[in-house]
Amino acid sequence: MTESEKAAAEASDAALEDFQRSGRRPTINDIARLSGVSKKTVSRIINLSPFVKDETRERVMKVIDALAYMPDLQARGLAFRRSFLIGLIYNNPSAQYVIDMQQGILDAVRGSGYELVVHPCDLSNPNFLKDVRAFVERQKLFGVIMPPSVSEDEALAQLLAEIECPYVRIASVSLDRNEAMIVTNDRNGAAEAARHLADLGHKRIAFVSGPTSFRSSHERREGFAAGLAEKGLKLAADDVVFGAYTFESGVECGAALLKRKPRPTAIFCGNDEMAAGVYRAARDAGFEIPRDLSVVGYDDSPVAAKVWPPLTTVKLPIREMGRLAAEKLLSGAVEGFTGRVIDAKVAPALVVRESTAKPAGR
Amino acid sequence: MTESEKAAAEASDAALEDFQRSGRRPTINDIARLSGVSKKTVSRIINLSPFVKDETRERVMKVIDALAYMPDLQARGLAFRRSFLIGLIYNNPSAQYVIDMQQGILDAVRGSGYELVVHPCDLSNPNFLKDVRAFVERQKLFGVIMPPSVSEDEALAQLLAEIECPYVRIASVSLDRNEAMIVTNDRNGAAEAARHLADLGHKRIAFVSGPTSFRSSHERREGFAAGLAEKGLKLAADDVVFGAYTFESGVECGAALLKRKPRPTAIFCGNDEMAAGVYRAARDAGFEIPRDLSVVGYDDSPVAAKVWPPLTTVKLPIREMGRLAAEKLLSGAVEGFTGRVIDAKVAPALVVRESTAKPAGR
DNA sequence: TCTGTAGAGGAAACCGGTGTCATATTCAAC
DNA sequence: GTTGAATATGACACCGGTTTCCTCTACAGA
Repeated sequence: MTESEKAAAEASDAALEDFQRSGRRPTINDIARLSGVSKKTVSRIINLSPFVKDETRERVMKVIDALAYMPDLQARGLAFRRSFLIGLIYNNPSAQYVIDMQQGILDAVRGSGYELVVHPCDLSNPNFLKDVRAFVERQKLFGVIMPPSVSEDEALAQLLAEIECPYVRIASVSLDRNEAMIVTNDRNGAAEAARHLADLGHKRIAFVSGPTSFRSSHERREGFAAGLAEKGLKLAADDVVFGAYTFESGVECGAALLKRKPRPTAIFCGNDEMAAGVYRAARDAGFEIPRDLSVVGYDDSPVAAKVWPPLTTVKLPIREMGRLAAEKLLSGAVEGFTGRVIDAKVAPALVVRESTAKPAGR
Repeated sequence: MTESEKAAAEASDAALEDFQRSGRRPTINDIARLSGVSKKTVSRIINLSPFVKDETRERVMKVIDALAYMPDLQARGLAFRRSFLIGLIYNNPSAQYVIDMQQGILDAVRGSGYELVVHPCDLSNPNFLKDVRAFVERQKLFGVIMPPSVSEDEALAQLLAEIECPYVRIASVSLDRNEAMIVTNDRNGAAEAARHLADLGHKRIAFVSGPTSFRSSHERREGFAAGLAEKGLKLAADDVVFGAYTFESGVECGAALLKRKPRPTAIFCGNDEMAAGVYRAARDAGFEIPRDLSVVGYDDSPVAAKVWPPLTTVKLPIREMGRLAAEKLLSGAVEGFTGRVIDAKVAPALVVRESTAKPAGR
């Protein structure tokens, strides 16, 4: 190092300390000035351009670290014409589902500088599409993630494609369009529940379906019927009643089913909320679970372990699905709409607890 | 209207239609050009400056409406040195609590152009403060809302004040500093529960407290003790056990209390989760609710209505609190840290269901 | 008629980054 | 010692708004 270089280095160190004392948040210009390069070079370093000499990069990085420099996201976003925000558009009535999904997305996003903006919505609102469009366009979202049942809204998917907003849909069935999607095999989950009940010896088994507007309702029903068929049983149309994925609707459906003669000895519910409702109906009608009635739920939501007896249910890896969806989005693979993702990790699994037993009289 | 004015109007109409056909998203420059003013005037209109002639405003607004112009939030944010995002920093283990709070905040924010960014966190993580700081500074958050128990972290509050990020704390007790806060009177809620049990005739009453790290635990305990005192009863230190606001801890605490001789005839729990746990413990020990044991919870979470028998509990207007917090933030009153908000609307209320009855033998 | 003043509006710089394109440096090959 | 490509860097315009400062107009009062 020559004398003049040494002097320059000392001078810049002094300038750096001066700046630190000022307490101001550094901008790219400060970094450039203090490390003796142009701001374009700093920009290159931030954006991991390979066209920067290692020596230069080190010198600049030292200043960046010393000042804990963080690029301004708004300025960056303005230039890039997009933000660093991921939107979660949801209408799922289960709090636990949404929280798990949020958590999963944040697992994937942690440390990347991206953040999660939540947007509950109501598909039946006539302004729904306009509302979502305004949300996405105003915030120039990097991408959106949609769990069921918004994920099943084709008009929304089309809108997002039109305004070129990358999206990942989370669904229980692979939809038609060739796009990014996280799929759980609800058919298999429901079939497993069916086999479990059939193996216990149940013959008269009913199904409390979710609303027909959810694809998952059809998937679970068909999977359940297929599972029963394997065991030589049949799910008659008559044995299916429709609820709304809510506790109250579960009470009603359960009460209706238990009044029938002969009554079913086992009930499979489209989700745990409705299963809890069936518990209530059974108790009101004087039946004891599982002695008089076996019940199986779906989701493995926290309520499943809290009711008595603990509910046998099908566990859905919701957090994992959220994580995968966000990873897919961040990987950028979505931008080209390059095909769907059907990851083996997101397979549902039966969790046997104490709400199922052999039917009485066996 | 003179001939030349008419001609000019026609020309501008034509230009406007041309633009509409282009399909581009309009910028402030487009609006200015098409309405024949400078972009500064458009900016004045966006920001509701009074120094614009009504006639000019109307002319510009017509163009804005025709083109469905939305100002770019990043550009605006860049100039304003802040974003239009509200952060929700939470660590509450109850999914329903968080979802309700989100919903309440979004109720208040709807239509304002602001959005909600969620940020779960872990107070026990040593990087917690650094993490939150990066979150707030990177996104230049407009403000943050903190429900318990993050709201009770003084170090965090101090950090936010230091980096001049407006915040609203939601807490069960009015804290020391003179700042924006939404307070529920947990003391009153717990006292009401106490009076309810005392009026039924219970004498030996136990309290399952939440962790001591939550202020609400102390508030609820003290309020409960005060309510009992009104009725001439005393809450002995011995009658208080400590859980973790979780179902499992409720099971343990319940089991421990029910083994005592004489055992309590009623148990008040710091939240519904733990009450559900006490249900489980009671069942395991062969006691029937409410015949052998009365139970009261706190929060009125969805699980309260789903367990059997439906749980008597204290309802907390969580969504309402979220709404108030966001309104407070948006009103800007927070910026000057102008005193706390103790709104009468957020008073807890006892919801009597079927888990409480007169003690046996009366 | 000549101010003085307040309302209305515009020009240019700025917020903090990026893109484009031109230029400077390095190093292998002739 | 050139030459030429590949690498490395910088100047400057630009993203879409806001702020500062200045001009212009209209109108009340002298």
